[in-house]
Amino acid sequence: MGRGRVQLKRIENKISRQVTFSKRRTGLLKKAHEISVLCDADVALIVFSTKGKLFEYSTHSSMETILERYERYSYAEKLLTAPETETQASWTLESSKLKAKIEVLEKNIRHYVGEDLEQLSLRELQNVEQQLETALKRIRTKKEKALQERNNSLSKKWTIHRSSHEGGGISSSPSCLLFNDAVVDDPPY
Amino acid sequence: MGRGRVQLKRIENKISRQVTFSKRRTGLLKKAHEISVLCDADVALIVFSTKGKLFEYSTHSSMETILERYERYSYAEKLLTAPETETQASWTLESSKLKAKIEVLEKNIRHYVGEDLEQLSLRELQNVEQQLETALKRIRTKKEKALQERNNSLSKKWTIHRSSHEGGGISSSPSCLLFNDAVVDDPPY
DNA sequence: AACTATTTATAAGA
DNA sequence: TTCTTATAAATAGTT
Repeated sequence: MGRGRVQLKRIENKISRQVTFSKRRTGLLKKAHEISVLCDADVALIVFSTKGKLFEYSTHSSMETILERYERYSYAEKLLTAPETETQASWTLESSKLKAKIEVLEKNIRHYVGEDLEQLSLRELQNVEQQLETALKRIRTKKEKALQERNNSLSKKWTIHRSSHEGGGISSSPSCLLFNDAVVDDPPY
Repeated sequence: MGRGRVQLKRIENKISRQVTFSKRRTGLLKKAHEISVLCDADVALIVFSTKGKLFEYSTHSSMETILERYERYSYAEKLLTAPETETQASWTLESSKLKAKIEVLEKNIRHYVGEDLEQLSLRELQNVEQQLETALKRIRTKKEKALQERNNSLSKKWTIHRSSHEGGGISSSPSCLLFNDAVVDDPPY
């Protein structure tokens, strides 16, 4: 797009190479911005000149965000195409792996507390439901046992206390102190 | 560069947005390649479509190389003053933090599915119980809605089918096809 | 996926 | 670098 056609090869003249670089760089950054706005895409563009000067463009979601996303994405792809690459686990790779895992775990937790349900299919909903039912049963069993234990120890205490005051009389069951539920002050979760 | 001028704002029509994305993406990648060859520049271009699909271009010196170079460049000040060991230490630290987070998340998940309950106090048990009850309610609401939608579409289908066979008679409600639970083939969880 | 009227980018020159 | 301008290239709207 100019007064002459251009061969796709390195421009040997240093001056015109610089001039062309300056012009095309501007155009490239502009187009990167345009596609990101027009098409709602996430774009990251990094350009190093021959001399090593950096020029960059990135969508509003910041360069770091996009690069992390890229790492995550390409890690997933590598796993699919070449499981062996795991041996060259660089720190970047390991970091991406850990972050990806965290993402999955957090998503699961959201499902277990009944959030983000829109993305689940009917079948998945049913499975989560079943899992929660099982969990609830176990929790309740455990809770009852814990309550029993607490009541027992309270009962013992009460008995000892009465005994020391009344000198060894027959101790009646302290049913007035028994309860099967408790007030919660502050949640640990 | 087309039959009409274009406003620099998100294209609302989904179809034309996709078409424009496809066209401009091609152009952008081409220009990225051209500047890298013509001007001997190092270029890395990352594009995520709205749907999250990745497109990328990088000079022969590979994406990872350029991204590393970028990281080095943009954190040049830190890296110049920080000895290598310190860098490694910070990575180790970050890794530890991520791993610690994963541990916590995994523990939480075990609790939500009713495992490892021994370590929980009575109060914690009660909190988990309450959370699970809430989650279960939400899940069931969502599930009922999903079932309703499915039954509605089935009912519609059935009605149309019957009509075409019986020549426009009054179609009764196909209650025999309605159900409020479904068989699960294979669990995604 | 092709076509084509236009707009846009840019090579060369100043 | 910046501007100008002729021309190549990209692409918006259409088929």
